[in-house]
Amino acid sequence: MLEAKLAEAGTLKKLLDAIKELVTDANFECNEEGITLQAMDNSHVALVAVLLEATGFKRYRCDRPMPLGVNLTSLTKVLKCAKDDDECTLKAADEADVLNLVYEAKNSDRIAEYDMKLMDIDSDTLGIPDTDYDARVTMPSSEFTRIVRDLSQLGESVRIEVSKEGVRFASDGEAANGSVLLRPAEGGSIGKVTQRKSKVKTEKKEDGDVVDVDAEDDEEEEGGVRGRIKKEKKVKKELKEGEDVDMEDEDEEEFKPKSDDEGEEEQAEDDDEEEESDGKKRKKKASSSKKPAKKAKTASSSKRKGKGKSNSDDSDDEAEGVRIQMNAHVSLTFSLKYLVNFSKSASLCNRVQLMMSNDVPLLVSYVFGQGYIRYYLAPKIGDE
Amino acid sequence: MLEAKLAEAGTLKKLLDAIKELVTDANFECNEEGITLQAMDNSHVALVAVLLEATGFKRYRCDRPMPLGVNLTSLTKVLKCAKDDDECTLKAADEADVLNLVYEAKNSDRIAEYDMKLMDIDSDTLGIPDTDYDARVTMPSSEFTRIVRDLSQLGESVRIEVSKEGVRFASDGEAANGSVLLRPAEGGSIGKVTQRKSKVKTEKKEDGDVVDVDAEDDEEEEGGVRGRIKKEKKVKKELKEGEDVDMEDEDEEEFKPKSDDEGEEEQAEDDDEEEESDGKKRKKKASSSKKPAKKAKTASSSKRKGKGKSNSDDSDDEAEGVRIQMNAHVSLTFSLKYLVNFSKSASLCNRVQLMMSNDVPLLVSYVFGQGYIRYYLAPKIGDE
DNA sequence: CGACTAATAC
DNA sequence: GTATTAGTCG
Repeated sequence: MLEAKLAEAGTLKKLLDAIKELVTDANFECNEEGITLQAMDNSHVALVAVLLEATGFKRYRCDRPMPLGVNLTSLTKVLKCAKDDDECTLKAADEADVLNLVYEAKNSDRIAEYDMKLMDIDSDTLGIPDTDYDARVTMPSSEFTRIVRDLSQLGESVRIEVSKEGVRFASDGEAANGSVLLRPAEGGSIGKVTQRKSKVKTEKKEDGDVVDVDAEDDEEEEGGVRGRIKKEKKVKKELKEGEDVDMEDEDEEEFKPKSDDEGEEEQAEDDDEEEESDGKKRKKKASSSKKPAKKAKTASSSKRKGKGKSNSDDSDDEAEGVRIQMNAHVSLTFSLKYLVNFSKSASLCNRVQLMMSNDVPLLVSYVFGQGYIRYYLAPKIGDE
Repeated sequence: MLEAKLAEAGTLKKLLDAIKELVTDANFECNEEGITLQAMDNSHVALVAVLLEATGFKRYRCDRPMPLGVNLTSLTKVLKCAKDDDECTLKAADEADVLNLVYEAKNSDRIAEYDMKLMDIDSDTLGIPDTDYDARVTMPSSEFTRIVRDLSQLGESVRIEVSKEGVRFASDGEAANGSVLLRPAEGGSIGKVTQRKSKVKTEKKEDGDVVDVDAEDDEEEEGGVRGRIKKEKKVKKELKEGEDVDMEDEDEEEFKPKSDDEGEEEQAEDDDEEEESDGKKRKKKASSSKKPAKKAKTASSSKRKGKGKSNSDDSDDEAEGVRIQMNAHVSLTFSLKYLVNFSKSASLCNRVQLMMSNDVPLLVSYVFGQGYIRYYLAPKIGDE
């Protein structure tokens, strides 16, 4: 039985706006740790992974893991019936074929209740590998939106290049070519990417699906990070331990327990890793599960900050500025169509992070108060 | 010859926005009392009735009754050429085939003038019966808009149910079912509907057109109300006297003189009747025709208030809160498509009133400074 | 049958 | 100005 009360329906609404065009149906995997969703886009080119942490809910209860097969179009419709600041309670009986949503206006007598039909969806839960990327670019999400939108008018794809110069987005089109160069903020120093273990193992994949790099070494550094983000997700932790490569085998449920968490750290590390490697508190795990004071839009940064760990965490908070970290020059080409789609998550977080390594799927991630949304997109090879 | 000067072109613009999707052509019936419009929607399911009182104009003159056949799309275009706060003068010669519109910017030298072609329209002026309803729900028009819009996403029709619990709007759809419950504001007390004469005679009709209930007893209570609203419409009053049941016979011109006025009272009674039956001032008629100080959005309530009559008039003014009055449990099903259309009048008034009796067309009415706009919609029978 | 474009509503 | 929807075109 699931009963999850979200303080603001707006969060869910934005999430759905962000993915509904990419995916039509998906399983919301609910378990005691929260709700996750993972799905390939309709054309099977991109992958979306969403996490809503149990701790991010006003009330959360999920007796046992249950997948809720949801048609996102339907859910979008139902969510449109909620005001952004309505409290939203999701309820589902154990073997239910409907999801019950109750919206309670914060200050009124209005109560709206919806029952949405659920469906059985074959969960193609892919293992999402934990990758150490050669480049990380963190920038205002609005900037990212702008760039991909602009360039999408010119051409089909964009070449993203990270070098000492900065990050360049370039697109060639019939009528015009365009290129946007972003230099790192403050001085323009480009640091190294904080690696889990600095072990970057990029294995190229042919089908252009999910990432297949690996590097699954939950050592000190990430252990700590993971702990912070994972909060009371020790169970998950357990599972993660010892996992090494999981992406090759798709259709596993390792997503939630393993890859997901792994991914989580990356997210978390966002700020923490920013200036990288400060051993302190690294092992702090469940203890750090206190809820962040701030929420919603700025929640992601607030949260990270709250942990008060690394050096330049603040820089991530400021919506302005581009942060670039790179270990090696990276140049990849992606379909703009997808990036434009990804960029719709900008409403969830004012910062976006791009993680790249040559020949490896790009990871675009947005972190918000209750969790994150990540997109993976395989690069174009040659001149497809 | 018609010459009517409206203080704000915006009023007309909003009116047209409200009905142009429902009706494409209609006669603006002009007479000394003002301008009325009545039309069935294009699919002949709903009826719109608009009144612009002569007294609501800054200047009004209409020597003799004349119908102005207007293509609403054209008029909309012409009105778009006016700023909302322009003074707008409508002029038409007696047998003219054009309507002349002059826009004068309030504080400038700008004068725009347009001549719009008129057309001959068969006036299907239906008699609109005067009905005593079993339930009256008054709520913020924005709330109504929201609900019907929300539910229209789920299904085709909505069941509106008024009970001691409150008013419930429920819709069943393929993907989801939805239900919105509104409880009455302040305390949640649900009073009785103030009847003209407390004589509720609901005759069922088969064709599902206009209302066919009757109860046309202009006695003390309503006489007073009518007087207030009707203002110097004594002539009309005359006509009304003796009218009893008029809905059965459609295609009469009784609309303006009779039913319309009758309906008007209902509107007016809104606030007045609120707490219901207070004999004081009831007979006050033409004397109360002073213009309200406030205008536009809150005009309706302002106006009513201006009359300063009944007890809880104020409650109607507050945009917040739902007021429910019922004599009997009511449960009706309507096409959401139409209700959504009706709800576009929200820009004219921040309160809307729903009048219902089982098996009788719903009356949705918006009252604004210069008059009102009412919609009638027959309920769905069975599960059409 | 799908995609694209145009119109319209938000 | 954006997003949706309806209609048209391929």
